[in-house]
Amino acid sequence: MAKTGPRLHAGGAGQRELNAALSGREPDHGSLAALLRQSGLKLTPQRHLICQLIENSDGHPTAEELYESATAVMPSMSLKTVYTTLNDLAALNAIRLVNVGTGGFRVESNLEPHGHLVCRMCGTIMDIPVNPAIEEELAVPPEIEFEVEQREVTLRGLCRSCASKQGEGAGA
Amino acid sequence: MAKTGPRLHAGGAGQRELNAALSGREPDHGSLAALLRQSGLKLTPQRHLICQLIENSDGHPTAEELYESATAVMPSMSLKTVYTTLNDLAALNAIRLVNVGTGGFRVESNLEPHGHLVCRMCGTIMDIPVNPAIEEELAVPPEIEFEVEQREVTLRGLCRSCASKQGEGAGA
DNA sequence: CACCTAATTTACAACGATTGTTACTTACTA
DNA sequence: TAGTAAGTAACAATCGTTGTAAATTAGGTG
Repeated sequence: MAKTGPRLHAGGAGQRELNAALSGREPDHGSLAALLRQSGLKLTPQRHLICQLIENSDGHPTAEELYESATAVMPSMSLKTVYTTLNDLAALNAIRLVNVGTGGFRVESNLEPHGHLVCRMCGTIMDIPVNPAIEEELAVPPEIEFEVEQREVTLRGLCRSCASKQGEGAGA
Repeated sequence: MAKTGPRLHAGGAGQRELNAALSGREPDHGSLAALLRQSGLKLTPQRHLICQLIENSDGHPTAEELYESATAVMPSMSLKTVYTTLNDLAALNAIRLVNVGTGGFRVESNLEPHGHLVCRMCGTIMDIPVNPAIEEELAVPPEIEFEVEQREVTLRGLCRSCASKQGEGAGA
């Protein structure tokens, strides 16, 4: 699942490739890139690309997945930069980094309250709606004195394709 | 939090120390140790000790914590054995290994349905009751076709002592 | 537009948590 | 009591992530 090959790129040649890949470079307001800049961080091509990849990703990419997509466009991108940018975005509350126990966190760009379906075979995450009434029910017994900041609902099991794969496997 | 020092014990001298530490060695039925044996696995002194440590632990120990407790009594214990035993127990559904995103999983010996409070500073886990009615509400939209095996409710935030520590820190 | 400076990126090493490997040891059985 | 399959210990390796330090660059300034 994780590529561990050599990461030896000649440094310093990222700008050109990026411009070729990105038509316009103005950070639309409300975008992750715009958020980065507004918060005083420099909007480097690397960060801009990572923000775009997150916004265009359908699901919940891992750092490694983003890194692979990024290097396709900007071969000089380093994995460390991906991590740093993700942590920066998370610190700004622009994304969340969720750890669903599948090894490595995943980027969560949907900040609306919702739950997660996690496939224990392929690690895929899907968002599911959670009845707001439930959220309220999830209260802490008063004697515990715990400051709740975040509520998580996670359902684990098998996604459709993994369930069918497993069915086949058992049959054969 | 994790001890990384040398782990160079002379091997093969575990039996004696164990007998000194454990008064009786009959695995009470229903205990983790009994479960292990019933399932055809050998009940070694190492496994027996780990089972006891789990049963006597108040909370949700990490593998590392169990290892430290174990070596206090049986210095030859290896961390690998702790991991192996935990995985064996989990495979038997005698315990659950929960990953709450604090780095490393924790042992969960309470198999009744319940939720978790996780302190983001110290990593402490506390069990909380979850209204069974809520569990039922946590349904998957029918179009998704997902086989749910497990439901998790996790509330994250600060435990009392970390909240007060943080309050002091901000004030000073 | 050239320059300055602090922020950022990069390569690489290191870390924590966990697992693979292999030779030695031991629990159970005949 | 011996035989054998299973388990253990030591150690290296893996995965995901972060620390370090040197080189590069974004964005403001004259």
